[in-house]
Amino acid sequence: MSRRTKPRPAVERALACLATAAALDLDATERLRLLCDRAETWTAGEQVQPPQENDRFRLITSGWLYEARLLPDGRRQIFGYLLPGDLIGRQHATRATPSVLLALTDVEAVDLPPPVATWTEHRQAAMVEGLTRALELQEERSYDALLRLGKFTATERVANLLVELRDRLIRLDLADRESFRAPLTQEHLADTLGLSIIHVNRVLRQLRNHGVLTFKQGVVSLLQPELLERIASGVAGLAHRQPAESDS
Amino acid sequence: MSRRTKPRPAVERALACLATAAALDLDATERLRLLCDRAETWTAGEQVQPPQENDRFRLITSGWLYEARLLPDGRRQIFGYLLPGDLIGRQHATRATPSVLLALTDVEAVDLPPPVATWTEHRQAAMVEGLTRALELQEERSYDALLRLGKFTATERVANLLVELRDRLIRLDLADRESFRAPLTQEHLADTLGLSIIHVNRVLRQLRNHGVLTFKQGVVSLLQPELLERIASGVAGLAHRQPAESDS
DNA sequence: CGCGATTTTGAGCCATGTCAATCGGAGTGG
DNA sequence: CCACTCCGATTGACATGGCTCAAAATCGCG
Repeated sequence: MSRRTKPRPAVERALACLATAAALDLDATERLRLLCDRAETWTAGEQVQPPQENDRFRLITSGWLYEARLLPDGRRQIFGYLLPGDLIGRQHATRATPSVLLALTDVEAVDLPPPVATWTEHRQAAMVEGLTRALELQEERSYDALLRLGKFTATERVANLLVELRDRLIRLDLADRESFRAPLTQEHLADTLGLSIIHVNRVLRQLRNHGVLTFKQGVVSLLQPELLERIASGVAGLAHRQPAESDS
Repeated sequence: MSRRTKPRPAVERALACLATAAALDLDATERLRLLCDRAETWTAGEQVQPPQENDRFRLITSGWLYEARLLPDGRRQIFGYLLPGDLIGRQHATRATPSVLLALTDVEAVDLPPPVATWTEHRQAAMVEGLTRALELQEERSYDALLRLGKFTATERVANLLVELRDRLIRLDLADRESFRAPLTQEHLADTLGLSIIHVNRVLRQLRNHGVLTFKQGVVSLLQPELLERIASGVAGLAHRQPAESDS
């Protein structure tokens, strides 16, 4: 997906994405365009590198990746997913036990020039503010994930993750309220949600049998978005098999 | 604890703590001292406020607090604990669903002056670097927490949290390898680790019966620190009741 | 058409949660 | 110094959500 046609479009998309996340005005966006380097690309399955130089940020312009820690025994914990408009900073490299970034699809990104210091001098306060805001959003998502793992049941976790992804994709114009594409397997969901693959499958079956959603080959369809959203925030459950014939 | 004797000592302690976390050199520490405002205090149980102005950081100089989100039904998820040397920034205030900071003991903090921009002009690169590093450490801890909740068993989670706290306290000279004080109840552990209070109690009993540690009225004693550390990283379990009489 | 990856199902078990008491220590008032 | 009270720690009995093991069934793809 998202074959680059020319170098330009990538930058345009990047800016649009970041502007969405960070609420940049047109002026700031224009200045940022001038600062953008060439785009880099990775193919699905590859490990995506953090920016070479300190103090640079890599802005994702297309594709999906996930951030995870790989355990010695082969298991992995997925911390979250990065979509267009998200930033990769040096924090992904300087940790004691660094996490790994893996491309789920082909991925394209551009490097933003050494930011805060330089930009401040240039009075580009709006951009600093915008970037900061985007990074804060990313940090907030890890708190959402902690709440999900700490307090939610399996069904709520699945619903919560799918709703989070849907909402982020909607902001990027890559989804509507009832459906979206996600290059994820049930194993990815399991490794994200602290569940076994098999149990993820059971949960999806239940949701399907209750007519709440379907998840087939990367296409998620929310048949009852309203109900799913309430499940996702922990205020509703699945009625005990009223609707359909049986759960099996 | 930690009654302030005069305003000065708080600042001195603050700097020592931050220097520990951020590896500041003496010169940077000296400059930072000049920038410090008066200390503020909160009493145990109070809610600690983020810094009033944007772009300021509040540096904790003594006491414990925790960061949590409170759910409408009265439950709470504790995201982590803040100790001397940790920073409270505006990210704690600007979130869509902000988390709450609650003092577990009396707490003292100082405000650092508007940082990055100002300091950069003043060529205080070391301090910017130090602060950035300290914030990265705090972010890394939330990834550790995600791994803990996503992949560890109840026993491993308890061990992991206690070892994390011990190691942080050691760096502050508030603990040694075998014991430390923590103003926590079993309910705090439960709300941090995504477990029920009752199960936390069971786990602590097991660890006690196996002679690994004791946890009484806020005093944690690690009787077998080496074993606990291995449990904490998920590479060892508790032998099935070899040592003592019984688990009950 | 066959192969590897993914999804699906079933059976059985164990970790962890819930409910319901009891117990213990610290502070408080008499 | 004792009776009360409250909060936290403990315990037991029991229910269940989620895991493991094992095996089909399906799907994408060469």
